[in-house]
Amino acid sequence: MDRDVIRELGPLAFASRLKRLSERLQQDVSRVYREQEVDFEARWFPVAFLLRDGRPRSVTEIADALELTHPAVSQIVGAMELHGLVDTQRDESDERRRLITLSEAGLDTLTTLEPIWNAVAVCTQELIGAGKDFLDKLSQIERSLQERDMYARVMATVRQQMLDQIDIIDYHPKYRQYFGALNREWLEEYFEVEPHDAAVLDDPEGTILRLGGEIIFARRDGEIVGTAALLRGPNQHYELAKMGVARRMRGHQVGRKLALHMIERARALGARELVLATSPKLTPAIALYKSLGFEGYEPNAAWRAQYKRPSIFMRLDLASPSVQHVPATSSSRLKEKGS
Amino acid sequence: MDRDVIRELGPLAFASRLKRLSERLQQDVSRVYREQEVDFEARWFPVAFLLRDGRPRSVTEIADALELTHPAVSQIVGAMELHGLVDTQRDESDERRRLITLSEAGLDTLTTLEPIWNAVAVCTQELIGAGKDFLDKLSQIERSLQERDMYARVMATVRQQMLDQIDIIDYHPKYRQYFGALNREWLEEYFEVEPHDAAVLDDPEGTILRLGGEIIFARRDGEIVGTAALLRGPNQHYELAKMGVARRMRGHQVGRKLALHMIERARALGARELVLATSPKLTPAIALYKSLGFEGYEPNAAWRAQYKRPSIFMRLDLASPSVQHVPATSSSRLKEKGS
DNA sequence: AGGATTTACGTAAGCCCTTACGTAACGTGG
DNA sequence: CCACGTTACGTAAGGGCTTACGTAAATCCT
Repeated sequence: MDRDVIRELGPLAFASRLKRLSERLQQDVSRVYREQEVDFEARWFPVAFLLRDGRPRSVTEIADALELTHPAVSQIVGAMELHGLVDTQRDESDERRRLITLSEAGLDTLTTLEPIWNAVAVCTQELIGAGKDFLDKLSQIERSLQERDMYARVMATVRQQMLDQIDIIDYHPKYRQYFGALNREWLEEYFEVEPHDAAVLDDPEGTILRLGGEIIFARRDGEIVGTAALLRGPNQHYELAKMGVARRMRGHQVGRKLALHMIERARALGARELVLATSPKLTPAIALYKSLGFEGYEPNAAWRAQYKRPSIFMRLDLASPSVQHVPATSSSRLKEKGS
Repeated sequence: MDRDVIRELGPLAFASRLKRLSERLQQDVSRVYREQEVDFEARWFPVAFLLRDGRPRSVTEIADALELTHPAVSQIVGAMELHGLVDTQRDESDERRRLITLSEAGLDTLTTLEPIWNAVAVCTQELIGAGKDFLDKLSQIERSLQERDMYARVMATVRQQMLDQIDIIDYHPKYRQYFGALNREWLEEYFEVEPHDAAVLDDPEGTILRLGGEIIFARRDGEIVGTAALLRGPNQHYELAKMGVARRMRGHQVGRKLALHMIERARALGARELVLATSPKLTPAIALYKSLGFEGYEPNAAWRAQYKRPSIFMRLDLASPSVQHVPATSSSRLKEKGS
C-alpha cells in the first residue's frame, strides 16, 4: 500500500533516489571485480583512470580533478599503495607534496580491468538510453548547482515565502502597546531600558509621529510580530530606528520586511540617505542591514553623542540609483567563501 | 589541466556523479534545517513524510516502503524517538513488531518543515527543468535495473567479450601435447593421473579420433588455452569429456566456448543427447554445465561402472528443440535470490 | 630576514548507509 | 505439540565519504 512512496514524493525525494541509484551501481560494479577476482575496488577507479597517462600527480591535484576531498584521495591512494598499485615519491621541489604514479602492477591491473570498464561503459550507456540526453542533462544540473547551490536556492525561496506571509500595516493607536513591548523585548535582552528609551516607547505618538516620523507594524497570521520607526532628521536625512521583532518570529524575515518597507518609505519621502545606529552585539541585525546595502560610516560628533551605548553607525545611499534590494542574504556571503 | 576528467569519463563515472550530486543536495538541505534551527535531519525526511498520514507502521513496513534496509530505519526511528518526534508501541497482536507513529511534537515539526519542503520541491523542480523528463527518465532507469541489475548486465557483456576473444580450432597432430598437458593440469590438481587416463591423454588419435570422436582446441591471443573431446557412443549418444582449460585462463569463458562448440558439433552429427561425467569436486564445471542446460541423471549401471572416482552424470537433451544456450550464468541465480 | 599566512597532507572522528549476526516471537508440519 | 524454519528487530562492525584539526613546508610581506 505504501508502494513507491519514494517516487510519489517527486522532486522531494530526488536526492534519495539518486543516492540509491548510485549506490546500487557502485555495488554492482564492485561485485563484478570480486567475481572476476581482480584485486581492485570500485572507488579506486577514478584515481587509476586519472593516472593512466603516467603523469605523476599530487594528492590535491587528484582531489581537485576528481572533485573529492583530499582526505578521500589520501585514503584511496593509501589503500592502492598497500596493494602495490601505485608508487609514491616526495616532490623534490616541494617537500610537502607526494607525487603519485601507477606502478608496474598498477598498469598491469589496468589492462586486466579494461574489458570490464568497457563492459560497464557499454551497459551504462544502454541503461541510460542511446543518446547523450541524460548525461547532458546531468551536466547541466551540475553547472546550475555550481552557479548557485541548492542551499542558496532553497533559502531564497523560503525567505521569499516568509516575506510573503507578512503584511505591513500603518500605525494605529490601538497598536501602541506593541511598539513598546516589541522594542522592550530586545532592549531588555541585550541592554537595559533607560529612562529616555521608556519615554519614546511609551509615547510614540508624541516622540516620533508628531515630529514627522513614521511607525509601521508587521503582521503575520493576524498577529503583530514586529515594528519599526522612521525618524525624520534635518536635510532629507532619515533614520531607521526602534525596530523590534517578536522573539519567536526571529529568523522569519520580519525584520527584512520592515526594513525593506522603510527603505521604500524613505525613498518615497525623497530621502537622500537613510542612516541607523545599532550595537555590535546585534550581529543578526547588522547582517541584515549589510545585506540590504547599508554600509558602516563615521557620523558627525553631534549625532554620535546622542548614543551612550557603544554603537555602530550605518548608512544607505538612496540618491544613487543603487541596485535595488537584491535578496542577497547570508547565503551570498557563504558563496563567496565557497567558490 | 585535468579539468572535468569526471565528465570526460562519460558513462564510466556515471555512478560517481550521481553520488556526488545526491550528497551535495542532501547536505544543502541539511544546512537549511540547521540554518532555520529546526531540530530535524535530512535523512529523517522520508520516514516523517511516510508517517504523516497517522497510520502506525512497523520498522520493516517503513523499510519496505522507502526501500531502505531495516537497520537503517531502526536507527532513524531511534534517533527520531530520541528527539521526541515519534512514539513507538509494541504491536499487541505481534510482540515482535514495533509500531511507529508521529508524536505531537513530530506533527508540529512537520508543519514547521512544510514551507521548507515546499521550497525544496520548487527549487528541485526548477533545477531539473520544468518538465518531468528527467524524473521520468530516472524512473525508467530504476525500472530497467529492477528487471536486470547492473551486475548481470556487465557480467553478460564481459562474458560475451571473452567468448569473442576465443577461437575454436580443430585437432591437428601438432597440438597433440596440449591435449595431454591441459587435461593433466586439472587431473593432477584434483585427483591423480591413473594409467588409463594417461593412455588416453598420450594417444588421443588412437583412443578418441579413430573411434569417431572429435577433439577441439581453444585459442586465445595465438595460444592454446583449452581443449575438449567429444566421444562417440552407441545409438547416437555422445559424451563430452576431457575438457581442460589452462589455469590462468579459468574464468575467461574458455570452457563455455568449448562446451558450446561441442554441443553444436553433437547436434550437427545428429546426436539425440549429450552426456558427461564429472566430479562433485569440480563445482565451477558443474555450474557451467547446468547453465548450458545439462541436468543430472542416473546412468545405467554399465556406464556408471566405467568410472572409479565418485561421479556426477549429466545429460543434455538435443532432440527436443530446447531453448538454445541462453547465457544464463551465476548472475541468474543471484537474481532469483534478490528479487 | 623573520613572523604571519597559506598550502599540502595526514589522522581522527563522524555520518549514513550497508552487511552480518544474534535473539525472541511467530508459524507450521510431522 | 514441539522442533524447526521464518519473521521482526536490534546491535555491531564496516565502507566510503565527509568535516575538523594538526603539522610541516612554502610563500608572502613589509
